Amino acid sequence: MKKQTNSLSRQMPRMTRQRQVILEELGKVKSHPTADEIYRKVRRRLPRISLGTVYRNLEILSDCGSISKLDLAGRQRRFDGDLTPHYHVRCVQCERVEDVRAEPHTELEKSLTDATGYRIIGHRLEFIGICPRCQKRSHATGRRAAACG
Amino acid sequence: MKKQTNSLSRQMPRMTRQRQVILEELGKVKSHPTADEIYRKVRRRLPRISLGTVYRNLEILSDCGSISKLDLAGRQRRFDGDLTPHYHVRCVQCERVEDVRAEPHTELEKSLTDATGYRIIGHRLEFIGICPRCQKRSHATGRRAAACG
DNA sequence: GGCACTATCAGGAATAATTCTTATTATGAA
DNA sequence: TTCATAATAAGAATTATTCCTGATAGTGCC
Repeated sequence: MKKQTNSLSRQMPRMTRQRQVILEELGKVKSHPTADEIYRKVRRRLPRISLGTVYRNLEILSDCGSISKLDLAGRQRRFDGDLTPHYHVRCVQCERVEDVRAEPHTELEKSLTDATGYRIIGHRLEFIGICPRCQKRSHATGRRAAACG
Repeated sequence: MKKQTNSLSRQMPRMTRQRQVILEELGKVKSHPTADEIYRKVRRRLPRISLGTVYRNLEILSDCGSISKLDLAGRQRRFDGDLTPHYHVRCVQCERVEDVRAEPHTELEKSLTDATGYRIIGHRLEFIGICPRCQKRSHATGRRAAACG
């Protein structure tokens, strides 16, 4: 048993001020902030909060289904207050992550069980691109090329 | 300028013994090993090699296009000796990553530029499932549910 | 209100993956 | 061989995250 075993949803426990503020701040943004970004936002209202508390509460809120913990590429975990299923675009230059509204392409999963032997339970589709802001900033700068992991 | 600026491919520099062995070991496997897994393999042939050397050379080999650095979900970076474009399946239980042979669904990218304002340069499609081995191991154990980041 | 019980907190230490630094060694050209 | 340069091993530093500890605060019961 390597981890604590709260695999699936738990009851929402006591709603503390810290928890409340984290939830509110996450609800305010359309972006998909990292724990650290949330920490910085929340600290404006609760200057004594610690980063550990932010991590713990994001974990708890995610476990009880109030927010979702994104499992995207990239070093840092990101969190999302929007629980409806959707895809994401990531800007290769500034690392910004935004939503893509599109109906899930469940048909992609169809033939895979046969092809791979895996029991397929989902998929993750992430687009890679350059956001409008970065397109403007770097006209001739010409950065990196595509990725298709 | 936050990083060294070897953005796009560089010339393949001197092929050292260490570099050679790393490349060979990566070519031998069909899996997508982490730097540490490669380190353990390579160390059987070059016991004095350091993990830093493995990281540095994986970076170099990836920069000059000899291997590809995968940008998948999950904490650890993975590397792939197979340069042909393909998708991946990840087992939620054992974290194994395997190939999915399928023609790239470039049609997914079509309408996105209009919808998002991003200049789309690629996409990443990752399937999530339970590998045959883990399916056997855990019949009634019933672990985690789907993810769709 | 006072008390026990527990969840949560802040702060900081611990861990894991990766990158960087430094002194040393190998390589190849002149 | 000599020299300049590139690459190495080892370990320190960094980054993101998790864990630990002692203090604090909320809750129900008297």
